[in-house]
Amino acid sequence: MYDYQRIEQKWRKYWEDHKTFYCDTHDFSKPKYYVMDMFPYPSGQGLHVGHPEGYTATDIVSRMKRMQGYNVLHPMGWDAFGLPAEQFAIANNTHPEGFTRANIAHFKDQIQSLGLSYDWSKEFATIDPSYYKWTQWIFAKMFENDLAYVDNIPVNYCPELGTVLANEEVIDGKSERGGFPVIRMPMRQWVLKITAYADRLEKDLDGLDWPKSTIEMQKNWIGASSGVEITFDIVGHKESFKVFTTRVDTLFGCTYCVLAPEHPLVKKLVSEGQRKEIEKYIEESSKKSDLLRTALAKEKTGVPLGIFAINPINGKEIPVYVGDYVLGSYGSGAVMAVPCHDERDYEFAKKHNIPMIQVLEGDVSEKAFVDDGKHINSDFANGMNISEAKKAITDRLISIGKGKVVTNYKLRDWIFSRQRYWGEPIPILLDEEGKPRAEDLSLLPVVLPEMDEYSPSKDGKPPLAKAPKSWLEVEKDGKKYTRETNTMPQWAGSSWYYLRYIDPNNDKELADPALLKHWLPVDLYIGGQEHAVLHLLYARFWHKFLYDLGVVDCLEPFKRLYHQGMILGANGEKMSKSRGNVVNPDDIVRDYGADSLRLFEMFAGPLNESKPWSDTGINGSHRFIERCYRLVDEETYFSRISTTNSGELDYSYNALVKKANEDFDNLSFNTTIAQMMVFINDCYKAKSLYKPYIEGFVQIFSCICPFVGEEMWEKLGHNESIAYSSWPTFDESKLVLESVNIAVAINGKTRDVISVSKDASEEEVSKIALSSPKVAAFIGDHPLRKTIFVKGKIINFII
RNA sequence: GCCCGGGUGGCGAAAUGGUAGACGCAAGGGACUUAAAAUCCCUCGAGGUCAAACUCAUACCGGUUCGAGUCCGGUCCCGGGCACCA
Repeated sequence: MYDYQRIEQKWRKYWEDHKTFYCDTHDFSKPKYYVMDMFPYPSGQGLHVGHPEGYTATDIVSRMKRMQGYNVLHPMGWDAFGLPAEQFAIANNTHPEGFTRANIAHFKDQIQSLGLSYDWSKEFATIDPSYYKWTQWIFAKMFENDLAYVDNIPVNYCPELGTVLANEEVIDGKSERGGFPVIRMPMRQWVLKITAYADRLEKDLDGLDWPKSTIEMQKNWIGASSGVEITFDIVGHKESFKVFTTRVDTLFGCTYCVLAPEHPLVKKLVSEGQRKEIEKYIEESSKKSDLLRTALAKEKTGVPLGIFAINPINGKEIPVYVGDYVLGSYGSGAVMAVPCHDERDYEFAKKHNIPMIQVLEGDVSEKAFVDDGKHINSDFANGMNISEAKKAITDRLISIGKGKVVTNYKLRDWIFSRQRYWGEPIPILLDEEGKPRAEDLSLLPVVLPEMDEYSPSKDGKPPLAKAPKSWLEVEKDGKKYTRETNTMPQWAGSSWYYLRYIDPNNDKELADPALLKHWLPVDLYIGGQEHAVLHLLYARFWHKFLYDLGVVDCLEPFKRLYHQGMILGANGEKMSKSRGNVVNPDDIVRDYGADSLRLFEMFAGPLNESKPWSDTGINGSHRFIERCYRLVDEETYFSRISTTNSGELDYSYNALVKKANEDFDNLSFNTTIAQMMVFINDCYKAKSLYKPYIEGFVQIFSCICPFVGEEMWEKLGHNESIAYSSWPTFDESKLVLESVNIAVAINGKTRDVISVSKDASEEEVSKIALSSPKVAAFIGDHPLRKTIFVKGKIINFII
C-alpha cells in the first residue's frame, strides 16, 4: 500500500541525515551544472501553490543532471528585506527582523516538505549582515567609480502619512492606505548610472538562451534609437539648445521647437512678456504626477517662450515653446516639431495656429503623414525617400557643425535610495557640507541600528534619521561625519545573490575568484515573467560592473532563462483571497502528498503556460503514483519482476528513456509524463517486468516524484539513494519497428491505412495500397496522374 | 495606440508540413463486492447509420502546397507588458 505520509517523512529525514544534496563547490573533477530558482520573498502568508511549479522544474533538472554525473549546485535563499515586514513592525511595535525570521522558518519547512533537492548549506538571507556587507561593498565600489550619485528626483510623497510611496501604492493620486492625497515632490535620492551600461546591456542580449519575448521586452525597455542631435541657435542669445530626432529627413518641415518645462534654458531665456505665464505653466506641470500627466495625454498643452530659434538647415527663424508633452528625462529635453509628419506636433500646431510645411508627398489634410515617400519642399533632398534624405541632411548638418549622429536610450538611471528602515544602509558618510564619501571598506558592514520606532518622520526624513547618535555620528581623520540615512531598495540584495551561493561563508571576499570562474554563469535560471525587465536588468547591470572590476570573468550572469506560467484558480482566474479560489500547498501535501502535487503541476500543461488548478486532476496524479507503486509492492505485482527480458516492454521502455532525455532538457515535462503513463499501462499488460527497465523507469520517475521514487528504488533492492545512480540509456535499435502503418490518401485525403514492412519501397506500397478495396473504389477508372510517397508515413494518389 | 504571447473535444492538453485529438480528467456502461470505495474492462469531437460508408471539424477569411492545427497575408477575440520616447 502506498502510504505517502510515512514515505515522505522517511526520505525527508534520510536526505537531511545523509546530506544527500550537499554540493562540494571545490570539486572540479566533474562537469558543473548551476541551476537556480528566483528566491522568494518570505511573506507572512506562507508558500503559494504557484511556488512549487518553478521549483519542481529546476528540481527535476537538478536530479537528472546529478544522475548524469554533473556536480550540481542547486541552492535556495531568501529575499528578505521588504515593505510588508516594515509595516508589520510599525503596526505591532516590534522589530521587522523577528517577523521576517519567523516567515523564513515557515517557508523553509514548507519547501522542505516538497522534496526539493536544495543544498541547504548554501542558504542565506539578504538581511544577514554577513551578506549585505558585500551588497554595501558593491555600492561603495560603484560610488568610487562614479556610478552612484545624488540627485533631486520628484517622488510620490504623502504629507498625511509622512512617507514616500511606491508607484503601486498610489491609486488615482491618493495613497493606497488611507486614501490621502499624494503629491510629486523633489527629494534627495541616490541614483545608479545604469545608463552608462545601456549599450552593453542591449548588445549582450543577443547571445543568451532566453525567451524571445523577454529579450524583446528588455530591448524595448533599454530603447536604443539612433538618430541625429541637431544644434539650434537662438536669435539674439549666445546660447543654443540641442534636439534629438529620428526623423532628421523632415528638418525642412520643422516650424517650431518645444522645450520640456524642466529644460535649464527655459527660465534663463524666457522673454519678459512671457515670464509670468511660463512660471505658472512650469509650476503646474511640476505638480502633475506621472499618472496625471498620462491622464492628460489627449490635450497637448504649451506656452510660447517668446524667443526664436534658427533652423540650421535653411536659416529660418521659428518660435520656441515650452510644453510638458516633452519630457526632461529623455533625449536632450527638447524636440524639433514637424507638424505635417508627426501626430503630436500636428495636433499641437493646429491648436496654436503654427504654420505647417509639408516635406513628404501624401495627404496631410486630416492628420500627419508618417509613412515613407518622396521628399518635397526640401531643397537638395527633393525626390529622395526617407533613408536617402536622412543621409543627405545628416551629412549637410555635420559639415556645417550643427549635427551629430547619436544613439539615445529610453533607459533612465536607477533611483536607488528609499526612505525606509528595513533595507541595507547605504555605506556613505556625509561631511558637514553634505559631501559624501564611502565608508572604509574594512569597516563594512554598516549594520542597521536597533531603534524604538521604525516609522518615518512627518517631514519626510527617513526613519534612520532618528537612529542613536552613536550610530549616526562618525569621526574620521579628525573630521565629523553623519551617516547616510537612506537605505537601499529591495532590488539590491537580489542583484547579485547568485554569486554568493557559490561561496556563502566567505568573509574575506564576495566569493572566491577561482570558484566564481568555475561555477559561472548560472546554467539555468527559472522564475516568473514579472521579473522580465527590472530584476533581470539590474542583475545584468551589476554583473557587468563586477566584470569591469575583475570580480567575475564572464559577461552575462544567466546563460539560460525560463519563465514558469501561473497556477490559476480552478475557475481559470488568478488565485486571490477575494475570489475565494486559493489553494494552500500544505493542504495538498497533507491530503495527497508532495509527490502528487509535483506530478500534477508538471503534468497539467507546458511549464511556461498558465494553467488552472484542478482538484480532480490532483487526484488523478495521486492515482498514477499508486499505479506505479503497486508494480514494486510485495503485496501486489512484485512477483512479476524478472531478471530475464521477455521483450514485451522493449519498445515502450526505450521510447520512454529517449523521450525523457529530450524533453527534460527542453523542460517539456508534461509530454514525458504522458510517455511514462504509456509505459506503465504497458507494464500492466505485460506478463513479466524486466527489472532493469523498471529500475530505469523509477530513476526517471524519481526526478518528478522523489519520495516515492526513493522508496521504490529501495524495494528493488538498493540500499543507497537513487540520487546518484547512473542515468538510464536507451537502445535505438529497439525503437525500429518491423512493420509500420502507412496512410493511403487520394487527392490528399486519407482513405485507408495499411500495414507494410518498414523498408517497403514505393512500388511495393503502391501495389498493396491499390489492392485495397476501399482505395480501389475511390479510384475507380480515374487515371492516376501522380503518386507522392513518404517512406513510413503516407502514400498519396492524385487522380 | 505600440510590443510580446495565445485561440484544437465537456475540461487540461498532444501532434519534425504527412492518419487531428497521444496522455490524463470528467461522464456513461459493465465486471468484482452483501454494499460502497478501490481496482479491472468497454464507449467517449459533431452530424449520419442497426452497423458502416460518408460529411463536417484545430477562432474567422483568403493564399502557398499533392497534402496546412503547423508556412504566408488579412480579420476578430482573450491574456500580459509598455506608453506623450521626439
